[in-house]
Amino acid sequence: MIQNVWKKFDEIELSHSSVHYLMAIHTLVTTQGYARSIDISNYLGLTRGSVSITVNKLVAKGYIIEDKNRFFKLSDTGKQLVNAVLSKRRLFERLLSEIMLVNPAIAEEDACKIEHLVTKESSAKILSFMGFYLSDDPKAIAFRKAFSEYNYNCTHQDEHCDVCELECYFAGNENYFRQEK
Amino acid sequence: MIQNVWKKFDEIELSHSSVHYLMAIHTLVTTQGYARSIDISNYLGLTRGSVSITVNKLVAKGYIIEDKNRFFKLSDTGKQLVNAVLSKRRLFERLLSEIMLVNPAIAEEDACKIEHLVTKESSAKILSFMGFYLSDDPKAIAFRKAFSEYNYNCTHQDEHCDVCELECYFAGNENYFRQEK
DNA sequence: TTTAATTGTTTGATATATAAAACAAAAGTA
DNA sequence: TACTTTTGTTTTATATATCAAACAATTAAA
Repeated sequence: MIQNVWKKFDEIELSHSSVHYLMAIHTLVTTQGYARSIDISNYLGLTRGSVSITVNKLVAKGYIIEDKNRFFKLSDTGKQLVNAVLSKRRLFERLLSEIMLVNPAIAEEDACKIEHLVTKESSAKILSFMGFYLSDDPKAIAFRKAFSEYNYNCTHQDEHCDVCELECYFAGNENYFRQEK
Repeated sequence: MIQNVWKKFDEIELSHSSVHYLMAIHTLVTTQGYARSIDISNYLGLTRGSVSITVNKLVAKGYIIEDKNRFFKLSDTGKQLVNAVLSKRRLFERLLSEIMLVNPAIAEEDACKIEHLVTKESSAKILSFMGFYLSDDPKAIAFRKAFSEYNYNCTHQDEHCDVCELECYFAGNENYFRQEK
């Protein structure tokens, strides 16, 4: 089972790199109204040559549309993909920063690394959880308040830990749990 | 900012692939007591040639130690890396399955895809959250009970959504939120 | 011990993603 | 229009990760 799951990493529809070409076009079109090859190069910090090759492949694959003046925009497929990735990024960023209380910069970084890898199933469940967690339900309000006053401390010596199973990767790293306020 | 974060994906200490060679050795040594090149090939489903090349690189980099009979084991560095990755995998698997109520098979799959990418910072905060969430604190107990009876429904038409910001990737996918019991 | 099977390495090939540099085409300027 | 700059493409090269097949070495079996 697990032996085979890790390869799925590479079976993702598009590579991490290609997804970011699409994201770049989305951002450029949204912010400056258009996206030429050179704009993508500058935005992603890649050479014109590299961008030319990859963008043309993505045009061939139907994710990007090129007009007669060589301006690019996303196809419907491309838009769908970008919307999915952006939704997941936003979701994870908020999960980490607003609920887990991770430093926002780290939350953003981690969300960006995993955004295109996480399934829709997990994402939807997280959305559902957040829906309740952030709601006005008294149980949610009470929990949030209690958690904000809580400080986990995994000394994790001999006694059993509620959360970990094996040797604790975090033992002796109490500072990692502290909430900077 | 974000433009540059995505490249960090490739700045991870070892590639996803290499990490899994180390994980394979860990598993093989743990379960059958030793790990030869052929065992790694069989376990990962790769050819002997590919394994030979990559394992020798990882030996050169100091993650793996080879004895005179060509049996492999992890160096201390290798063990540390594997422990970190396993801890994160376990953590995410539990976060998704036990807290977000994601189907366990999907939780495992997603955890396996992101295990080596997530920072220690985020992981520690998740551990902290889980420590409280799964505790005997009455607020936690009350929340868990209430959430297990909750069913999110993102109709997300015109009105504002508590959770999403832009166009909802999940709108019209109510079935994704349903908890199979 | 000689042969056969298994295991490990090397080589040649493919695919992706990149850079650098040469080249071509388009756009802007004098 | 002619020249210059900018933009895009192509080519050559590098790095990773893989396979298949040839080859070598080790191990097991007859």
